[in-house]
Amino acid sequence: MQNTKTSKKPTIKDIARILGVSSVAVSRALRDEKDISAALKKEVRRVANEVGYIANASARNLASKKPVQNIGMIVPSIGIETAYNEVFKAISTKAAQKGRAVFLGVSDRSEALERKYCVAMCENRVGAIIMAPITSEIEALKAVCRQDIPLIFVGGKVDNEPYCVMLNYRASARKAVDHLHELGHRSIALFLYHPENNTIKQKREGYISAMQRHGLEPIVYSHGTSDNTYDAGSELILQLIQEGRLPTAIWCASDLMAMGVIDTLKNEGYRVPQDVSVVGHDNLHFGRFGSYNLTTFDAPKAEIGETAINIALFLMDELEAPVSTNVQFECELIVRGSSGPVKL
Amino acid sequence: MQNTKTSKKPTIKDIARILGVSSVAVSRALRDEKDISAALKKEVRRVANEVGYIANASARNLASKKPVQNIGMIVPSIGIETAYNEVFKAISTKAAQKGRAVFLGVSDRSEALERKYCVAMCENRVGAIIMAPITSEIEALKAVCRQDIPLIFVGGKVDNEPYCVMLNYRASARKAVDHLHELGHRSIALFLYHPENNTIKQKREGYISAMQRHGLEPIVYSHGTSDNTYDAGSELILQLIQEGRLPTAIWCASDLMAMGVIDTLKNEGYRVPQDVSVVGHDNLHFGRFGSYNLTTFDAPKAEIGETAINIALFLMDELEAPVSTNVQFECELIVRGSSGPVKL
DNA sequence: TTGAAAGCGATACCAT
DNA sequence: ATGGTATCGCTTTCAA
Repeated sequence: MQNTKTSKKPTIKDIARILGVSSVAVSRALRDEKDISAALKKEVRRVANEVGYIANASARNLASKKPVQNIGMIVPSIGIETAYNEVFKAISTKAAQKGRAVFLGVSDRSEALERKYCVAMCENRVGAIIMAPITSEIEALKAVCRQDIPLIFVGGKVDNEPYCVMLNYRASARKAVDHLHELGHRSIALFLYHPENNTIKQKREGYISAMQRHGLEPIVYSHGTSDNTYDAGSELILQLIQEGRLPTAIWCASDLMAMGVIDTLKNEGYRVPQDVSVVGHDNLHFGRFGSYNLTTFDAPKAEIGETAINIALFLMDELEAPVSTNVQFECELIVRGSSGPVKL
Repeated sequence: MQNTKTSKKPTIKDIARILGVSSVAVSRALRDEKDISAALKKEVRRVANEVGYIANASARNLASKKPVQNIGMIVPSIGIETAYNEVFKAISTKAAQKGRAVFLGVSDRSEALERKYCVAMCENRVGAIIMAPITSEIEALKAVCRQDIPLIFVGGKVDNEPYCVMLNYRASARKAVDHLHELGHRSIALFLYHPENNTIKQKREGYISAMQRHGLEPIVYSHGTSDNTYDAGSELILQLIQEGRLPTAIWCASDLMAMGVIDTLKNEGYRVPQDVSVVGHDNLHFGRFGSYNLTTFDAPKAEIGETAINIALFLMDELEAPVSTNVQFECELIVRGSSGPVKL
């Protein structure tokens, strides 16, 4: 076996030499341009295959006016507390169909890392970066990308940029309150966590306005942080139990928070939903399992990914049809067993 | 705002022109080579910053004998049934520290996609591909990469290649059986799923040999498929209940399978672990939650990722210290509440 | 310490 | 239908 570090991949010149034609002809034949004879195309493809030719994207990138650009994605996490793995999958699949690859950067909520990823992807001249930023402070990132590399925002932290794919959390709030109100609940609390970002803000505002519409008193609690909302929910509900201020229904800003609430309620001898109804948000895979059977909201993750990459492809002139570049999806209420009629 | 599609990023020539020096000097200054005066370096950095210079990786890649190569990773899934998100995070973080970016491809268990990702990454001349292949059939992938781009295997499907980072599932099997035996169990079943790959094979073999060592009769069931082991476990345990052949302890090949088993046992009126002890494998985040409290095995995901990227960096001459290129980790038994003494 | 020229692998443009 | 040559942005090599 050859030494890994010295062997080189064959180039179009190698193919040209073997066939006794110019490298230009080979280049065109490989791209299947129409002013090359079918015979030559066939020969070129045969030799390319024989010698194991793999195009050099760097060279193509440099030389071509319209290179096949790759795509970047930067997320704060791909753990279970987010849904970005599903979004990424949709993006990666569609990109592969178009012969493009996707850089993924997981910033782990470090702004320094987020910026590093952004720089590395810009150096690699991606055609667009799909980004779920950590904070709403994106000036530094925009400075790196300048006007050259478009940023497509997902995840809701940023909504006033040219390219955004968002979720309408106000609509979720309205649906959650309406659902619980219909079940007879009048004491409906909202459980939030810190930090207070755009998505949290929307949930709060939507909840308050829905409660007021029903003539009910809003009850909002905020506890813990976004990196561990399970414990946040668990601690918060324990506190309310101890203070004897248990509502009959709770809408939690995340499924994990709802799970923390449910586990703790059960530990303390309460039944869900007979004593307390609990509704989550995100439709995590585990929420459907027997122990939780969680009523929640499903975000159209695949659609979000598809929409984001369609915008990216559109910006790279790959997609013909014009595309809406500032999109909002609503989440769908999934009614399961953790919410039920109020106890009389 | 300028039109996205016409604006261009500044090049070293632009910086050179502004400063009245050659582009060579700028190139060297930016790379902090030692034969450039401190004064010029400072000036170059200032101007580079002012004009928003971002290096062009393609050009560097083409020109340089030792380019800063990116890294590729290809996995069958990054959903909750695997741990590749954690492995990826470790890889992505370390890569960023070295100024490299990571391509991620999610094949969704499609061999066609897997191959497409491999080609795209090779075209982009990554320095190495870290791969958790779908099957053990990797000839086509090796043909694409040739001798030029090393493949580093993770995930256990492939173990006879130069670069592998693996888990010792035989050791897990031994520890699981020993743990349950110590609790007094003599009727210990193994729950597997299809298809029968290397990892499953190791679990089976390790289990059988551990049972025989204790003088016990192996009881192996195999049901369902790897893409939904929750249902596989659920269906399998239901069948045993109906047939009245319930063992006192079960080791499941995955946590999801164990959760399916536990949920179904509880639904059918059995208690865990009082009636049946259940042990999983993988230490999924959700296993620790109240409803499951699952005894399981923790794979050193971050270590696996770090080892894989260290091999990659080593192959790219980035790491000085020689590195072991065929590594096996053992999983650690995490004893929680789903396993307990046998019922007398 | 700095610069001129060649070249990396491919494409664009203009000839033939 | 095919080829020659310049070029993309940067590094390397050699010369000054």
